[in-house]
Amino acid sequence: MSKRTRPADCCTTFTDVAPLPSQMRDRSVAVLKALADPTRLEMYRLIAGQPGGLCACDIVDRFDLAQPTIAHHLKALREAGLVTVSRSGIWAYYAADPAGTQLLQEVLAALGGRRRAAGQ
Amino acid sequence: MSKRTRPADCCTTFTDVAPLPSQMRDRSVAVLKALADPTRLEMYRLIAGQPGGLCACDIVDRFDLAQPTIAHHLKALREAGLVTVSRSGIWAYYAADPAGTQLLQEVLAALGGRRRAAGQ
DNA sequence: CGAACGCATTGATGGATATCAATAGCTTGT
DNA sequence: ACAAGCTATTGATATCCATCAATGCGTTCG
Repeated sequence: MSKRTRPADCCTTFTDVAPLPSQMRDRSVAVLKALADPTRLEMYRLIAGQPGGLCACDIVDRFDLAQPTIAHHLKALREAGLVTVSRSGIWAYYAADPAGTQLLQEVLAALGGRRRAAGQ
Repeated sequence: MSKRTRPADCCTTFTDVAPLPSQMRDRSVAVLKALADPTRLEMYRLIAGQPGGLCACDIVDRFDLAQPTIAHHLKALREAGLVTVSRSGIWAYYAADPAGTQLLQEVLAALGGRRRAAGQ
């Protein structure tokens, strides 16, 4: 708590912002953290850009990283709920998870959506 | 490059996804990373929820963290271009940076824009 | 001026994470 | 069955980061 008396125009219109429910907050942070890495960001864009899925080997080809590193990042995207994997024999197909994509839209929309006339 | 012959239905509709320009990619990662922390996410929500700005002391009151930690997070949000600070005497007023919220929208578009009928 | 105060920076520390080499678990072709 | 190949896991390492205590820098009040 401040001890000095504030200037007259300090925080005249304070708006209370309720914190996110902890579950929603944690899920949002998880999704954001999953994408807050250049490799995973491009990975997700590549996967989400495919009408169908694509197999992990194509992802490995696409990045200049060792295969275990790719697998590590794919796991991170999976655990964030952004992509799903379906295995067929030795091949692993990755695809964007609609639920994760929707959560992402909601998170970012909720942040940028505060479009009140900020005038002044 | 894979050595095995793939199953017939593997990646039949591969869509080429151009990587983001490095500048756009780095800026996106910076913004996502800034928000990929529970404290900073709530901080940004609080700041962006104010019609005008609010002073740093109110932010310190709001979180159960030491003052230097708050200052550290505010600096991160600043450097990501998400918030601006304007000082008046000893008081620091933080407000959402419109350019940052616009960048958020662009990131969102770059991620979700590939909205082709995913229906198989 | 000098003390008190708001905010930022520095230094230190424990925990997370990105990366690769080595390896393991399955599956397929021979 | 056996070898080869695709993917995931483990272990090790270097780096990054969140946090706090201590301190510094302006500013304001008395």
